[in-house]
Amino acid sequence: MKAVELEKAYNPKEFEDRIYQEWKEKGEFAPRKDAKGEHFSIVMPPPNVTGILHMGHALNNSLQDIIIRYYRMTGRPTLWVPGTDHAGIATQNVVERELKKEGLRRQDLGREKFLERTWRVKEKHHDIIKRQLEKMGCSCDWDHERFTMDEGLSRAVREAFVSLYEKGMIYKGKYLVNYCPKCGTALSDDEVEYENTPGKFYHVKYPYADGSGYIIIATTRPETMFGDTAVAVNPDDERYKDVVGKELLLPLTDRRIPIITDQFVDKEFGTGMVKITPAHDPNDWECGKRHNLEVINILNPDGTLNENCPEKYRGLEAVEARKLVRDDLEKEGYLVKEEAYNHDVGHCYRCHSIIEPYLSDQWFVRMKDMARLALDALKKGDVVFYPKRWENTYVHWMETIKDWCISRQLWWGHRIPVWHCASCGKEIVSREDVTECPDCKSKDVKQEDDVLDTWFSSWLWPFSTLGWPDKTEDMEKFFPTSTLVSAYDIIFFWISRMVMSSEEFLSKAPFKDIVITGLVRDIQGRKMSKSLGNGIDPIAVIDQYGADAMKFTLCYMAAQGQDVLIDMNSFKMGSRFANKIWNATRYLLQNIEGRNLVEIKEESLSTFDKWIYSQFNDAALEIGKAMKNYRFNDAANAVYSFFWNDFCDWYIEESKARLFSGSDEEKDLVVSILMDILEKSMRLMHPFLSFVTEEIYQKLPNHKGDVIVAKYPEYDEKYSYPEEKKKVMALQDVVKSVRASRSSLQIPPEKKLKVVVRFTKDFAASTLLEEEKKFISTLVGASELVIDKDGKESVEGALPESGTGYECFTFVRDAINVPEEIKKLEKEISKAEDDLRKTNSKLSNENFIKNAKKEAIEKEKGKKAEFEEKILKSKAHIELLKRI
RNA sequence: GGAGGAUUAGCUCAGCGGGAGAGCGCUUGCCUUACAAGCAAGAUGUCACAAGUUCAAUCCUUGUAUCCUCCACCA
Repeated sequence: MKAVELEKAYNPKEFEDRIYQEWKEKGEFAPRKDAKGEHFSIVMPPPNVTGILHMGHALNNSLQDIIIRYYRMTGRPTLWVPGTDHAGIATQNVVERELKKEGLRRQDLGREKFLERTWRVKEKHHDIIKRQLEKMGCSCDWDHERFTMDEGLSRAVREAFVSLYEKGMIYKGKYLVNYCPKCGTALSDDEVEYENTPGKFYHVKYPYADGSGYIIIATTRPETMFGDTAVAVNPDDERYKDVVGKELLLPLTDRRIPIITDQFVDKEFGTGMVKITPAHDPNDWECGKRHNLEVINILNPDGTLNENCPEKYRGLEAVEARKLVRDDLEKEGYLVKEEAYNHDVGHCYRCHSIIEPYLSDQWFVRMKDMARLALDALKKGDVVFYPKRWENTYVHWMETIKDWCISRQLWWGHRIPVWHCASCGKEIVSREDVTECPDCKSKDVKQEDDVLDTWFSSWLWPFSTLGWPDKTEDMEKFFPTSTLVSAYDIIFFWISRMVMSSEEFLSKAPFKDIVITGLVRDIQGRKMSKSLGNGIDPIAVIDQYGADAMKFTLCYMAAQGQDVLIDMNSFKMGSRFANKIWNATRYLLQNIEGRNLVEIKEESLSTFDKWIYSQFNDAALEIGKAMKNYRFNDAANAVYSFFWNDFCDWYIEESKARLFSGSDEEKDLVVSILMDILEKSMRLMHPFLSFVTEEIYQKLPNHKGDVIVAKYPEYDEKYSYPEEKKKVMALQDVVKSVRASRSSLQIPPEKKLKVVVRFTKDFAASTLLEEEKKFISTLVGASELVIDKDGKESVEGALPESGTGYECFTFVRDAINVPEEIKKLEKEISKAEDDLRKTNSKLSNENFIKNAKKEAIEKEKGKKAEFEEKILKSKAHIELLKRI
């Protein structure tokens, strides 16, 4: 074979983009035709087309990529569906912000022009997102890419809407909804974020209409008083028993309102008297319905006070109006007092403005029945959360579910498929566009202006992307999907609703395993956000360290749904590992010059050969288990320690002796084994470090095809060599302890010492090659290394060390610092005596002997013997030292 | 008010009923026929606190403290 030259430095930029293009061109991401077994499919949580991907996306997609690559390599039919979400409010906001800079409003453009422009913005962002996913190395099938507003998905949305409507599960009505004046639209309850905000608690006099005095109410929002239609007290409140039914004169107006009773009033809170504003407070709204109160809306859609308020306040925003009302109340002597008061105020999750409860016509979906289906799916085990604790969150949400407000007063989105006939007033709900009234045949039909909540398309994602409502081949082959990977912040918005829709429309759970990842935070544990400026751009990470480094690092840190705290330096970890892989390969490929690959027969394997195969086998087993349980950090750990600690630090080092001084035959065998392990390692590591393993794989003399579709290594009993494993572990301990002794005794490396090793009986049978002995000998700096099989070698005057499976003796007499060594030994003795005391107390404990597992007792006895021996030996050693 | 999580080396975090771990950082020595982005050795821990269960607790139970997240309520 010819040597293969690798670039001196690991430089991912050289090959990452190129390899991605090659994979794409070869169609490696598409489901394989020769795949066998149960399908494995994932739908990518669609990123919003508003922005660029952040670290959270990087984590999420890295894990999905690892999973899908792993299953692809196991030979199962796999599909990873990518796509993007139109993100109604967010995207519309982006475009409106742009317009604002040009001094325009969306109304100036008109619906059609505005949408054209939004599509262009969508295209732009979509392209950026796609490029980012490609840079990360995501092996999703781009031929299956979908967008929540593309034709097929729009059809799915209509199908879902109409079908729910026909079942009576969609209704329209005037309701008090969360309304964002800035975005100009209603929001669902889940889209409101409550924040503790400093405010004032105003105590205000409301005089009796008959002039006989006044009562005092307490409020944080005096400006809403123009919408008051009653004042309520608790029916059991003795203080106000006599005033119930009396009329009050609403200050600053000439309206009269009654005093009523309602259970919801808390006697202890404030003055025990509450102003009731049905149009602007959810509790008051309910109360108003109970008492048939008049509902007075005092706000315009833009959040300013409307014509139902006295003229001087009209057109003011709530916060400004509040100040003015407060001043006026004070001027007129109604304001009793005001106190500082912090309370939770709802904010828009998109633009962060204060949410107003607002009375308007909206569409709703009845959720109770679907929630029951979704709960059953969990109970039956059709969906399983990893980690399990998120099931509580899911259950709680399902059990306390409220109807879902699905209409949004936006232009960007799926327009509600409902038409109204101007002639006969018929409401037409249709899967197809309507141009004529089916009843009166009038052409004067008009579609609803509002669009649907973005999540109304996202909740269909696992099947709409596969072609539903049609019975497609993809649905047949890949539905239900296997695993969903998502962060915990959208369990309500998205995950729960997908289970509901899938159960409702397909009577099946949309996926089996739900993997909940943590959030990516900065090193201080803060959420990454634009305003803090603490975000890390995945592309910047890739530029600096490479996509493999990013993916591996995230995987290594993604433990059990815990939040991931990182900064730019964190990625050095993955980068160093990729570099290590590169350099190990570079070295190995330099040394295949003139060698031949030969058949590797079991009988010709040495102790270290068997050991490395065994370690590889263990790693494959460990990774398989970890992947099955979505324990990504465990998998990454297994990969890392196998390749670096076992293969590089021990096996390659050991092989050098054989590689540089053996016979041609021996050299061929060693190279063959090295290449075999290297080739297998690339397959083992490919899901975690995809680019560097592919780049290397292509250069290996024994590679077949592309590693991306190569067979994933599996645990194989035949490669399990427990004896050799124990033996090499013992040797490693010998090396460590001799080195440690040398170090603590300050014996310089160039000072060669004789070392005698005795294995305990278990390993006496298997022999070490001369080269293996030579290797160990070099590591410990031995002038002579004696493997003392029958214990006949004299160890008189040597420093004894012992550990599991071995004893070793180092002849250190010449180079030793006696007093210090004695001190050290005395310390060891006292520690061993402590340990022995503990062990003895256990062994003399009747209960322990009675109840403990046999192995535990045996182990304890072993420990006792070990400690006793240690003490004896150390004492003997001290004696020895004293004689020197 | 309800639920959940966290508390382990200087930092970021794994582990989890029977002898305290990784990465980074730190100290020391090494350019050992790939890798100084490396190799080797080393130091640092009442595993938050208290009680209980157990033959045995960092791990299980209960309580306490501190921090975080979510949900609900808030005139």
